[in-house]
Amino acid sequence: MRAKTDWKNKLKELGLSVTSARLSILQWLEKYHGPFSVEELFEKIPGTYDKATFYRNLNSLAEINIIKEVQLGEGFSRYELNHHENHHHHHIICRICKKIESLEMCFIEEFSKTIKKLGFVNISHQLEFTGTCQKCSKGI
Amino acid sequence: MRAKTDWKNKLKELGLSVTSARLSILQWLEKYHGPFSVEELFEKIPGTYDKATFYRNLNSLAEINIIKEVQLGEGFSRYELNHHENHHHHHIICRICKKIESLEMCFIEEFSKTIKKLGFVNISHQLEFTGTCQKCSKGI
DNA sequence: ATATTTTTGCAAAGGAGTCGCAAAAATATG
DNA sequence: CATATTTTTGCGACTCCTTTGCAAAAATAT
Repeated sequence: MRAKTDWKNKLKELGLSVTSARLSILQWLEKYHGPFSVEELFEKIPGTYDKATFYRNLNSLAEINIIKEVQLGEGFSRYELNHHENHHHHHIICRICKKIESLEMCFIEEFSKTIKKLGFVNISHQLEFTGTCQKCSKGI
Repeated sequence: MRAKTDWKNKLKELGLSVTSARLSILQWLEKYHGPFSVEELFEKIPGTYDKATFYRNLNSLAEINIIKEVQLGEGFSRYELNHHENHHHHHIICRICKKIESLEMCFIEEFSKTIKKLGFVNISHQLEFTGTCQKCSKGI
């Protein structure tokens, strides 16, 4: 967890060119605990001079699943490192102050306990799936 | 289900003025099965001439919980009638063709069965909560 | 070392959604 | 029902987040 990942090789493995902008993003995300808005990341991550490029890099990294886009209904996307199986989690955002907390588990019933412990009330959830439908999976 | 709801009274009860634009939206949504994009609704619902007003009405109706905003990561919001307890459901969208299906149930384990029956593969889900945090609920 | 592919920076544009304001419609009041 | 007050409408302009086109620069392949 504290050990630094070899992002350089990870990028190569996954077929993306290694650039300092991408390494900066990944190293920064490894240090801090998200999810973060693009605004926040752009401001804080050194070595990124252009926002269009920044967006392009976030998209590329999300495409190869190295980072994860998180949408909390705020009108913009957030990103965080994609901690796979071992660290699958969700979030809860306060509808008033917008404070975000991570929920380090994945089943609904257990969620409600954890959320109550956190002191949240009046909880609603949005659970949506993405998949490849029958027709589309045949076409590939 | 087929019976027409008395939207006029519903709006009054909930403290919103009764306007023909709002009635049109509600009557139309009662007839068709969503969730629909604003674009789609604006085009198809008669008696709505201005998009800004249309957005304002969708927001007002969503605020009083008579309709429900649904976000499927498409970059825009969808809306549908809010069928409460008795008809709580979620959706699955194909990441390729964007076809949307409704899932008429609410627990994750049961979901996976239903989704597989629908023929979707490579399923991922986004489950996010909204609530009022401790600090904010005290402040009210 | 050179050719090819990918990424960058810049400026401009796109799309979804919002805002201010005066006119119009709806609701409340006498 | 007539008038006063509140809410909604229509219009245009605008904001915010994100994407695109293009030529220069950097990275990778040969």
